[in-house]
Amino acid sequence: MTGQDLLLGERQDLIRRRLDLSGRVIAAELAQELGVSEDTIRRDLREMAASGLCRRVYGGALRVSPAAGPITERIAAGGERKAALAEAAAALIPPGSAVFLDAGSTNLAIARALSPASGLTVATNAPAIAAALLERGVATIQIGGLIDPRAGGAIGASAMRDAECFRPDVLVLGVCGIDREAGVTAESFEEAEYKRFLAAKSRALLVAVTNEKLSTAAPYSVVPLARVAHAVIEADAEEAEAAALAAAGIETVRAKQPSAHRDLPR
Amino acid sequence: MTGQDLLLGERQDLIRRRLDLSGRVIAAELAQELGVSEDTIRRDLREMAASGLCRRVYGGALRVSPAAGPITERIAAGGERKAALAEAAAALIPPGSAVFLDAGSTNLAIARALSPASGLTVATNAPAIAAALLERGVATIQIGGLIDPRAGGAIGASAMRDAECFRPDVLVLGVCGIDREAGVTAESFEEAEYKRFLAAKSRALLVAVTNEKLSTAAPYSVVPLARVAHAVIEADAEEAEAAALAAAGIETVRAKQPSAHRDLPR
DNA sequence: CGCATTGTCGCCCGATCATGCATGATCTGG
DNA sequence: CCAGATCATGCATGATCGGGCGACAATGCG
Repeated sequence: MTGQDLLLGERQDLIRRRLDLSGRVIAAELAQELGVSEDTIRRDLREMAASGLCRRVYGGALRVSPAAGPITERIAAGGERKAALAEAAAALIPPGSAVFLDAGSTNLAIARALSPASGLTVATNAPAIAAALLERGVATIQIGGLIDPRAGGAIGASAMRDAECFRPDVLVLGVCGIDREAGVTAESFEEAEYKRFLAAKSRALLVAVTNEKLSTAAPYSVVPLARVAHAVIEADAEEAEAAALAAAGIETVRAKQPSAHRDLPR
Repeated sequence: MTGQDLLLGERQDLIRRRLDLSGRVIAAELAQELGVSEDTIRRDLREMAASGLCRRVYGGALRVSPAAGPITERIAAGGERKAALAEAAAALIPPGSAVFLDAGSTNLAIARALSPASGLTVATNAPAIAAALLERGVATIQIGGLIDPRAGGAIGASAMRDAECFRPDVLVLGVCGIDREAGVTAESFEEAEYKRFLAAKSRALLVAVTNEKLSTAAPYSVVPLARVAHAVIEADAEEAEAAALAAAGIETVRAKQPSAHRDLPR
């Protein structure tokens, strides 16, 4: 039906997009839809699986990251380190300001570190963050829209419309990677677009970055480094990385060593 | 019945998520819910146990580390009673429908009882519910706006604007009280207005009501009883109350006894 | 211009896999 | 110790898989 010819690469791109979108593809369906034989699809899938772009299963393929939003997992991982990072980041936010907390597990930690006494108004597109803020008694504005399970928040057109009338003093950007050349980067096109949109409306940008995200670039650029005002990095981040950030004009702060006492209030 | 076909790997992912969430799964339940034979589930469980992903027991399987688990959180959040109520309510929602889950602790329990296999699209104005849905892998639309801390969700003008274009098949209304005369009632004016707005756009209304809300009226009326299609009440709700609901033309369903829920051996 | 090479793709076939059912063993609660 | 539920195993069946083969087009080379 839809059977126009696709260049070889296009087909795989399309499969990949389809995978990102729904988390699963079925070989037979793809074959019919793209007007090629099932064998060809299987070859594509095999190849993609070999390069780690998908997980092959009987009948089709799944997204690499376990079906559920990876968000859930990321929350569990690296609790203490992120808590330390979050505390340092929270301290950088001036009391009384209007803040946008982007989706992301690190930002969730920041939400948990915010104090209701600081008189903040916080907007977020991530339900987990909104729930945490609410629990802590922080004034919360929720950004609506269809939720992207990978990002763990709303990032579509309607989310932008919702966020339009909010001009935060501080935007706490969730980052997938930060790199001298590429700047702040994101995993998906839509996500990057959304972040860019937010950044354009914000007075100052703050990022909290775990070690593994330093000097790594995800596929899509959001903003150049120069646009970032503050960065929080881990206590044991490499000095060279810190210097690179500072050289770009970013005020860089190290978190405290997490090994210490302190548990976050439950 | 409930679900569409799942790719082989997806089923195991789903079981794993279910395990993480509640700490235990029951073979027979999974089989019915996922629309496969019990043998298949047992094979999955056996396989997962072999790779150390779960612990096999008679009747089902348990999480490997019985120590930590949101099971405690679940009990704290609503107790067994609400879980039973929620299960009955979830069973009333036709697979594939578009649902609006209003804010409220009972509705949060319902969110936790929804199966991702049922192909639902769920909108909600409560961040806690959105987060729970996301965790369970259900397609989620978040309604934005300023969050009212008492209601636990967005209920202002912008929330209405956000919800405007969504016309749910089923609206699961959070109720503060339900009474023959006053109908469904809410605690605050704004909340009532928001619920009324939602009700006007929905095909069918469903409410899940704990005992203490039966025959009590909060200050503000939302909709008359006649507008409610289904009501779920607790197993031990008074018969007179049930009769009153039924007399108003509401299809009334009793939840199962929470204690009657079979326990797995340790 | 002709010819060889390369790569994509469709088709076919034996192998493999997932699943449901039947059977007999095993477990559990009373 | 019994009745009923649950389990492991083997088998049948249908779908899917992977590799091999040949067709066909694009490209490179003489």
